[in-house]
Amino acid sequence: MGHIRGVESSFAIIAEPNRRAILSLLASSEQSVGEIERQLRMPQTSVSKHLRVLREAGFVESRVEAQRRVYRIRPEPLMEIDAWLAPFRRFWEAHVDALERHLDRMEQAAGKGTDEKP
Amino acid sequence: MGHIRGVESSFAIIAEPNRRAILSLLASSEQSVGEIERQLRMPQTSVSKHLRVLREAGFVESRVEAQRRVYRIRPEPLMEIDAWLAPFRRFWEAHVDALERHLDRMEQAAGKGTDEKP
DNA sequence: TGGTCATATGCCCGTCAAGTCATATAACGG
DNA sequence: CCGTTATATGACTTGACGGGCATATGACCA
Repeated sequence: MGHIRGVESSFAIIAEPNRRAILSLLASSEQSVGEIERQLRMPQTSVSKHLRVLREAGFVESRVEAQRRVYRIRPEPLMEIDAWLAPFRRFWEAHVDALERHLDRMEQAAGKGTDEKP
Repeated sequence: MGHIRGVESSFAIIAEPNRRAILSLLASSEQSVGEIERQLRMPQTSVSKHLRVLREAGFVESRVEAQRRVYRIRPEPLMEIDAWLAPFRRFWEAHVDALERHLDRMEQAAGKGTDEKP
């Protein structure tokens, strides 16, 4: 069915690993396109395209500094995601160390499915 | 480039709106497939497939109750996402009401792009 | 002004995931 | 046993998105 043009949910935006990498970079400090390009070792056109998506979704904004464009985080969409998570927090928020155990198991867990067998 | 089969990140999993809807349903209480089907008004095969994806990604687990399968939340993947958000929290966590203002603006903001014009 | 640096854009193509429909599996009630 | 209910699976189609490449735009400098 037809849908609103380009208005992807914030969740779809951060589904892309390279975009998450860019956001994580910008989390520490603002960066120009070239700096991102070098630190993440990805082609410039790719960086620019992802930045465009991020910008149109409100995750980042840019400041023009001479020939460079310096990008920085805008918090709103991330806040939305944070807000969506709220109803689920009651599921952990007691036993805190469960995450660590989980992350440990993920290390080599490229393996099989999860539940009971059909 | 070749990638590990089916090991989508937790972010990719919740990028799907129907899957988020299912998770939100399960956040309040566990539900059978049929109950999800009816409440979300989506075809059963679709529900089952999404549940499979969610199960293999560790978001849910199922309990067999007669002919029904009752699904419930597993917190770990959501905790991962919550953890990923941590470095960004410093961007809001002071002015709390910014989210509300943002969400308000989104109401009719099916509109244009964001930043400066080329 | 011409050249180079920095960034953005347009096009094409392969991939992959979601929807649909049909069907399989399996447990229940009679 | 049979039919019905509940859920899962498979095949197929379609559309969207990301990568790559070429190229456009625009600011700096000599």
